[in-house]
Amino acid sequence: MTRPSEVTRDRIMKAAERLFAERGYDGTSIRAIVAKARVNQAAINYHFDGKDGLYREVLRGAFRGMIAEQVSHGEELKAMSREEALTAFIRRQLHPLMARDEFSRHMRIFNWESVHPTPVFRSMMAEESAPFMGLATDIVRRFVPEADARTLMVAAIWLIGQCSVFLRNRDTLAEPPFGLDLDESTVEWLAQMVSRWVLAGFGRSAPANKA
Amino acid sequence: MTRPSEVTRDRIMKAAERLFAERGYDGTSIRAIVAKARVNQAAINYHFDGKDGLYREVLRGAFRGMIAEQVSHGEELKAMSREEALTAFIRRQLHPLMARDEFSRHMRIFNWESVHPTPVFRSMMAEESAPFMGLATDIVRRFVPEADARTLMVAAIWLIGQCSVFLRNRDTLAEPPFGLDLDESTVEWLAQMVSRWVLAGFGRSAPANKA
DNA sequence: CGTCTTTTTAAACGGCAGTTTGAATTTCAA
DNA sequence: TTGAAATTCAAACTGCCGTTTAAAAAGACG
Repeated sequence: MTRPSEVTRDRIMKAAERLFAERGYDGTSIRAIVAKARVNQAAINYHFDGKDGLYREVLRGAFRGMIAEQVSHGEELKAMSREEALTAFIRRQLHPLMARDEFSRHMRIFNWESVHPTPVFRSMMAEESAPFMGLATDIVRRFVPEADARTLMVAAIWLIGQCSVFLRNRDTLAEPPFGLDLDESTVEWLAQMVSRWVLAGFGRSAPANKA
Repeated sequence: MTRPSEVTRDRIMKAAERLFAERGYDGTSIRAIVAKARVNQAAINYHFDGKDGLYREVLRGAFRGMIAEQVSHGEELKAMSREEALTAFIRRQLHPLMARDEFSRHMRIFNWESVHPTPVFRSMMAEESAPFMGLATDIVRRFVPEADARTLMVAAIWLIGQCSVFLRNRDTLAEPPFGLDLDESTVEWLAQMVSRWVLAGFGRSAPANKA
């Protein structure tokens, strides 16, 4: 079913996703996109009604792709013990540290958005983030079942954020003075490390006892 | 000695810091800066040798300001118990959630940098981040004194990152479906929450011995 | 005061941004 | 095959970008 127009559209989307992820919206020109996609410049306006429309489509793709990716593994998590599920969740979150695949590009686009959210992103967050948040909440709930709704939500956000400092500063951490080699074994070690801290954090602090 | 040139320079710096923090480097035009600072457009090139030079100065100010801010409280932390020190550290980190002061602007500039680091930032990170990292490392070391250097560093980074998900997504979290009211009491509650999780995480998982 | 330096100013510059145009080409149903 | 619709294309358009210029203004100082 690959009509020629679909081919052009797809090439633009792929090139745009890479460039938007790498340099952000303002840092990406449509001339750079069409050069990478090897299509005519006017094609963006024809197919997407301008740079804004193209970005909207890319963002939607990233948003839904990421949620689908996570939710598709949601069932696996439910079959695990809570400790295994949490470790698996964190390992998946840390995955972009070593790979430069679609998932890590989507993460980068969200990083740009979190610094300066666009209206499109805000509305998607409001309307479509529930499945992903639900996933994180489900994990958290297995550790702190008695928590109220707000605590549960904050705990889920906190869990999601456990890896963000590493993801976001990947480039910085790879250089001096940190010099973290982000190969497979290091990332796995890191995942184990973070999982252990989070596990311990949830494991005993929940009952709000006195230290 | 407020020579007139110093006044102009200062007005440009202040306006630029605000705009760079809000919209990033690419999203800020020098025309917007000079309008906000109410100076002539050529003044930026005269005083800072161009937009790049101005940004470099702003970034240096943010970098050193933030480190000085943190280090100035470093002595207080040493006088506290490790639990108090950690809570105080986290509370300070979360402070930008409610205030839009200089400190929170500096954080925002770093957020832009962490998405797409500039060479200037990289070199500052390599050459001047030691005092701040040392601060975080000192706190961590009190919980995991036997940890090796790499573990200690990762733990310090992890500690620093504990609040980043909340800081970075402040705008998003304030809206539905999250709807976090970021007033003083909520932020204090959040600080207590995060501190408790981190404390528990470090408190018992650290010895990493035969579980 | 007169002269030299520092600072400010308005205007213009070249360049790249996103978009539009209208014709050429391709697609596809009739 | 034909003709209308969809798609591609090169080129031009408007506007904002960062920077430069050269002259005016303000200070510094003997």
